Amino acid sequence: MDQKNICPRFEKALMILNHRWNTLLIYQLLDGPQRYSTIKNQLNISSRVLTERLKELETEQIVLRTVIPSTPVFIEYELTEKGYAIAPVLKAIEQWSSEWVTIDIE
Amino acid sequence: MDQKNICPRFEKALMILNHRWNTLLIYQLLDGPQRYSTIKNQLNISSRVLTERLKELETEQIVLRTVIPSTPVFIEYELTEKGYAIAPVLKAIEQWSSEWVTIDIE
DNA sequence: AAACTAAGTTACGAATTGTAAGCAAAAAAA
DNA sequence: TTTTTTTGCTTACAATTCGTAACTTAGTTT
Repeated sequence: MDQKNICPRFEKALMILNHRWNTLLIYQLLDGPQRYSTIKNQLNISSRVLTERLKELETEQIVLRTVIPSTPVFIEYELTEKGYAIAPVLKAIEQWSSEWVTIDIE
Repeated sequence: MDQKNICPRFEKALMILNHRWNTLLIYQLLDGPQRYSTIKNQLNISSRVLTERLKELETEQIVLRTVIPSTPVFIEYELTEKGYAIAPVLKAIEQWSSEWVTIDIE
């Protein structure tokens, strides 16, 4: 009858990281600061969703959006310290996938 | 112009792990074998989705479903070796969340 | 016999995604 | 100097996925 007693921080972490595209986005940004169009071209994501996710990660303080006032002006997205701190999670997934995940090609 | 060159195994791992409920389900099963109703009561998941996800994790060989022929018969779900190997990922998320994730209570 | 539990399934409305097109500002090409 | 392209988005809408609730079948306790 009793519900979960899972740590709310952990739950929130899962909410963020499991939201579609988010981990892949963070993974992509581990390579360093990138512009919107670069990210969009690298991943196979639509602009609608990309914008949405970047905003979400921005409000979660995982990603920082900066307007670079050069000519021409451009927008740069980069991980914050909090964002870079997710790297071990990605490493663990990489490790697991290389050891256990098989891709079924015919 | 060029697309991603991300390792397909890693991508598949993300597909599985980022699918809603999956990591929480695996986390729950780290406590050991459990029956359907136990899982359902612990997490706040609907039976429709729970069944769906358990089937998915079963086909991915992360979860094993066993019919225990007792009286009454009951069904047990448990992690496979591949499933238990995901533990470090969960640990990394726990670590990150405890260090960086804040919950905003008013 | 009546009510309950386990392990699902089904139907359906609500929320989330993907697709495609559009847009303003600036820059590069013709 | 017009035309086209690029950037960083937004909007409209269709397709997919999710959650809710009710139902099922078989065994079970009252």
